[in-house]
Amino acid sequence: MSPKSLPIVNAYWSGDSIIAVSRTVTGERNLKAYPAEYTCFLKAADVPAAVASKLRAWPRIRSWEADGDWIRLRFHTWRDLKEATSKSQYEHPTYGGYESMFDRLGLTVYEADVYPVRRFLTEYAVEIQKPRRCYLDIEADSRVPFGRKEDARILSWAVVDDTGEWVGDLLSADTDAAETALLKDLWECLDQYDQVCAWNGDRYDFPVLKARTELMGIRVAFAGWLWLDHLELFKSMNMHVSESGDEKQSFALGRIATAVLGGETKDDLDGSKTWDYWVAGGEDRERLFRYNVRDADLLRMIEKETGYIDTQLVLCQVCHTLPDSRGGNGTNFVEGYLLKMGRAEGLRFRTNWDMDSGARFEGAFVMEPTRKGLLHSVHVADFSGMYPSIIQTWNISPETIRDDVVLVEDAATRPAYLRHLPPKTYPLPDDVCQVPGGSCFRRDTPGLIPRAIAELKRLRKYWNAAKAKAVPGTPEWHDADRKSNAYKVAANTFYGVMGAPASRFYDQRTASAVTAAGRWLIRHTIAAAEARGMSGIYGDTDSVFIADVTEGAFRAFVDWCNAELYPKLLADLHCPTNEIRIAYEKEFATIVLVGKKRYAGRFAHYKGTRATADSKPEVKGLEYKRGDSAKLARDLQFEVIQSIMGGDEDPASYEAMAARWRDLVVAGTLTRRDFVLSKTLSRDSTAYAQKKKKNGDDAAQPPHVEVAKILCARGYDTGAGARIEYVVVDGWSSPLKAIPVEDYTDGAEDRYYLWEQLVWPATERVLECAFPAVRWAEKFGKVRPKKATAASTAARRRRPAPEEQGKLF
DNA sequence: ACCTGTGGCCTGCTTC
DNA sequence: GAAGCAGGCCAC
Repeated sequence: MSPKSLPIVNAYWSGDSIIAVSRTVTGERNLKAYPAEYTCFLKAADVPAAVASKLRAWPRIRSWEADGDWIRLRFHTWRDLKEATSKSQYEHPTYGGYESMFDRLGLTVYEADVYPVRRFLTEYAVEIQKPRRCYLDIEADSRVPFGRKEDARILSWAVVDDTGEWVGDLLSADTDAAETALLKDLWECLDQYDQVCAWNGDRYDFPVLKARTELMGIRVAFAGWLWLDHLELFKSMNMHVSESGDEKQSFALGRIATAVLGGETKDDLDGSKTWDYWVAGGEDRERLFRYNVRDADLLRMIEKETGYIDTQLVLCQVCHTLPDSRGGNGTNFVEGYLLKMGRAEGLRFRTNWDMDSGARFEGAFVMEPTRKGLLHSVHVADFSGMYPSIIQTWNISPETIRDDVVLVEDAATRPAYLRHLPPKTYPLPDDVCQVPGGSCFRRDTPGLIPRAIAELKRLRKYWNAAKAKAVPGTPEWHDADRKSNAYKVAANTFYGVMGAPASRFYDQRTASAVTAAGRWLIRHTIAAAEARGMSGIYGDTDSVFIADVTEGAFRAFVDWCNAELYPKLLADLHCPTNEIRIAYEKEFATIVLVGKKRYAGRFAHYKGTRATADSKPEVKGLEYKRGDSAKLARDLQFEVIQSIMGGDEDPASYEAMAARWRDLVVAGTLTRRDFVLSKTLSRDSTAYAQKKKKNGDDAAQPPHVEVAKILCARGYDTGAGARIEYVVVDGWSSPLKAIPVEDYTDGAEDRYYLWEQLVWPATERVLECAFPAVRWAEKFGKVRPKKATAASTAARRRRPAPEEQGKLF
């Protein structure tokens, strides 16, 4: 390999070549072929001479070459490599299972499953260039149901680039010849670009484009472009940023564009009638086209506002991964980073053809709140980058683990049932550090993962400094900001990847050591606070919520933890370094602590900066934050939270508020968006397990799945990831009855169900906890008249008699 | 060419 | 009405 860097925008596997795509100085697309390598590694020391000569003569092996401590084996084809190294070739003589040829020889092969493109990216000094990016949207024949989307003729396309320039075309006639011409124009246009972004592209635009192109007999190297689903990327980066559930209810482009861009809204053309617009011709057809161009342009504006695609690009550049839909995937980019690092250091990693599902391991400590309800002056401290800093501090890495050291408590503290066993190694050996409740790790040689994290943190610091020097909002500032963020994301992902069975770096012992250390740190911190007269009232993973302390005393406590407590504790465990830091993050002037992972609070200060009267409350876990709650539920809950945070602690106010909302929900004027529910299918609508009831009937599936089955029959997209919107029309029967939102007609909703199940409980829990003296459930929980059928109550709602209205409650 | 992790709350369905 | 399970989404 040449040490000279190899700038590329893309690379793909074609035949027996890897095609590296780059751009010449004049902007021409430049393709260069490199031989695809079907490679695996053996540890040289593992291979006896006799076996070596036998292997070298094996016709499937193309070459055999020494590479440091390793032997690099190249096969003729990917299939040869896979067959020789995966466990499916030979039935094991004694225990029935299967084994590979190398298993038979008693040899372990390394990195055999590394995909040829990844091999290329690892072995060559590739540098991912900024791709020429465009935003694509296509409109296809709306008469064809989603399930057969590949059969839909493409009616128009639009491509927009970052400068706002756009190109597009309309189908001239309903013929294959016209569609072929349309598509050829599109591909000619795409040739100027490397990365194609489309909203929901992986589920719609890309497969449709591919299928239509093939059907029309146009030959295109589809892999030559980086296909990026902008929607999926947006979700992965935006979900935890969203304030309220409103932003999570729908990911339709128009809705997201409105949320992100404010006033900018999508054209109000009915996307399910594209064919009608096209066939009508004239102005209607032009309108379809404008709508198409507008959608593509919305992607550009969303990216301009969020910079998510640019952020992903930086992450990919750091991790030597291609910036397409898969590029931002955790296992993928961590693998890209570590394989590269391993190659530079002469380390090769295990083969991971068959990823067996690993056992679950114990995770974080979540403390049951010792006080619930309306509290004041609660201070929160949290560990900065807890898991990465633990990995560094204990030198946690698959190759640094010392499983031979098993520590057993000393005789005095050992539980009685273990006293008959001899302690294995105690005290702690000098060359080892210990994770209490976890494994031991060597302390002499820094591990691969800790070094990777150290490097990523160093770079993050560098870009943070660059950001601080730049003028906020300038391109330099955004660039530094994205780089800093990308390094943080990368560092934080290592823990998850170590715990992921699908990853070749999976090692449950290391992942569970990380969480064990976390549990131990947070417990020690809370105990130390309590020992100093404070009250630990809650904590989750890396945070502690402390009451009965002043701001100054708490700040002093946090400083003491960093200066004295952790250094001492960690030295006792022989940690080679100490990266553990806790920070005083905020004080809640008021907090309603409803339960684990559910609270709402008003800041007194955040990192020392005083909150102002109009500072928004921080809400966690409550229905307000959820995209699958009813809008009315979110609105009422938020009104209550706002009011409590505003200082109104008089229960009577909330009784009035509850009564007002109850009347609105049961008998007021509402629109469907107030009560429509929206849930994602986690799998295809047909793939949910169909249980049988005891009497042999099919059991009902969850409401959104039942609705999805109806939509599926109508030809809608009900695959995994599809969002199902529905309205409950009868919540009294079991199972309840729900209809697709498109079937909704005024008055069909079950208002009693809406109040009793969807809206009130969410707020009741908050009020119950803030004002326990009031009998909330009794006062407001029940609105459905006894023995009323949904039909009769619906009838009454349409023409409510005044005396009946009065008697409802 | 599916694939970062665990803890936790809440809802709906069925059974007891 | 409680218990057990599946499913979804959220906190870290």
